[in-house]
Amino acid sequence: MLAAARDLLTHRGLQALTMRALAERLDVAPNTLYSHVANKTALIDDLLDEVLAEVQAPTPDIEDPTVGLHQLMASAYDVLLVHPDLVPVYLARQGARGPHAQRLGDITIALLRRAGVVEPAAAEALRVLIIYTIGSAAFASRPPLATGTEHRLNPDESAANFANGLRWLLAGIVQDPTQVRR
Amino acid sequence: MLAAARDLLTHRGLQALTMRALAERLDVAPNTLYSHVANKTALIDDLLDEVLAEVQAPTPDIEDPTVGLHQLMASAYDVLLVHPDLVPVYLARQGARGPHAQRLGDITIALLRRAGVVEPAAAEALRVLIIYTIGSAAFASRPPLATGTEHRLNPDESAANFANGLRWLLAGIVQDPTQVRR
DNA sequence: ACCTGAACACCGTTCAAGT
DNA sequence: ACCTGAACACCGTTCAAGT
Repeated sequence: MLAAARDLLTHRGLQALTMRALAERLDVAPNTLYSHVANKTALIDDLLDEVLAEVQAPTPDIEDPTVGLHQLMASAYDVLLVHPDLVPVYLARQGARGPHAQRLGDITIALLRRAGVVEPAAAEALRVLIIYTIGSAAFASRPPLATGTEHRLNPDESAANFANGLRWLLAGIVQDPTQVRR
Repeated sequence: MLAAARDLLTHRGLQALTMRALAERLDVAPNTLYSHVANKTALIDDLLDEVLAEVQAPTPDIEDPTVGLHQLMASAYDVLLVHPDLVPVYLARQGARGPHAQRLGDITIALLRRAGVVEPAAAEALRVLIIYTIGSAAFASRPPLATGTEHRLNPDESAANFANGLRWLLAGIVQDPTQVRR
């Protein structure tokens, strides 16, 4: 069912991901879905976390933890853009909450600690990094409706802009003078 | 009509802002609205820009431009949270595009220049700041559906987290060694 | 446990027509 | 220019019932 939902999303977009269309794809009556999932929101939440399974985590003992943080966020950015339609939904739902999201959070905290960022700053930095990464992906995905002559960035420009901001952000986090250094 | 839409949004939320409800509030048939606006998306876009009118810009000759940037983004954050439901829509629409959004962008670029950030980095920094500010507001607004035992931040914690990240980001932007300094 | 027909209470939008 | 009745083509979800 989740696979079918993902398939529908990939090939026909978020607006085509309706309970009725999903039921049709599974050769089942629309209301049958409610025997397997509480409602559409719960289905979407499952989908959000599942997508994050593909994020590549750096090896935990990477030499430079700041580089590791950059790689991790960059991989998350790439994975988010595999389903561009879903990105604004991450924002609306304020991230994912499943096991995959949990795992990425743990890795990030560990890397931050190695970079000299200790609690409570690490939790704050994690939240900031998540917000920035999902937000960047939202701005990189194509808009729901093109209106007028927008000067939009192409995917490469968006990715470069994301990397630049990430560099700024990580520099600010790691170099914060109020921070205890290792 | 825009005022009625805003009223509906404030008192009954985004999901209650339907063309039919708006028509009823204006004592008019639903299809009458289409004599005044192309479709619902166009109406929402007008609404997004109108909200930004209330963002407080610092005086252009503020002593420390970094402080001015912080104040400007903090005011935008506050204004965005006046209509929490609308914030994910800003992300989905990738910001606003009207005259008010334009004005805030111009002011930001001017402050960045005074802080020693010149083109093309200024345009990149502007985009990063917009993404971070709207993203933070999206994470601060209450979720569409509460699921399970979330450990959410309260509004004050969210605002503090936003300010912290903004500080990190501005520090990274202004102190970037690849940047030409004034 | 899993599935169904039928219905409820909605949506955004279009069309032809009226003033 | 502004408004309307009526309809079209959909939604998510619930209910009672069937296997």
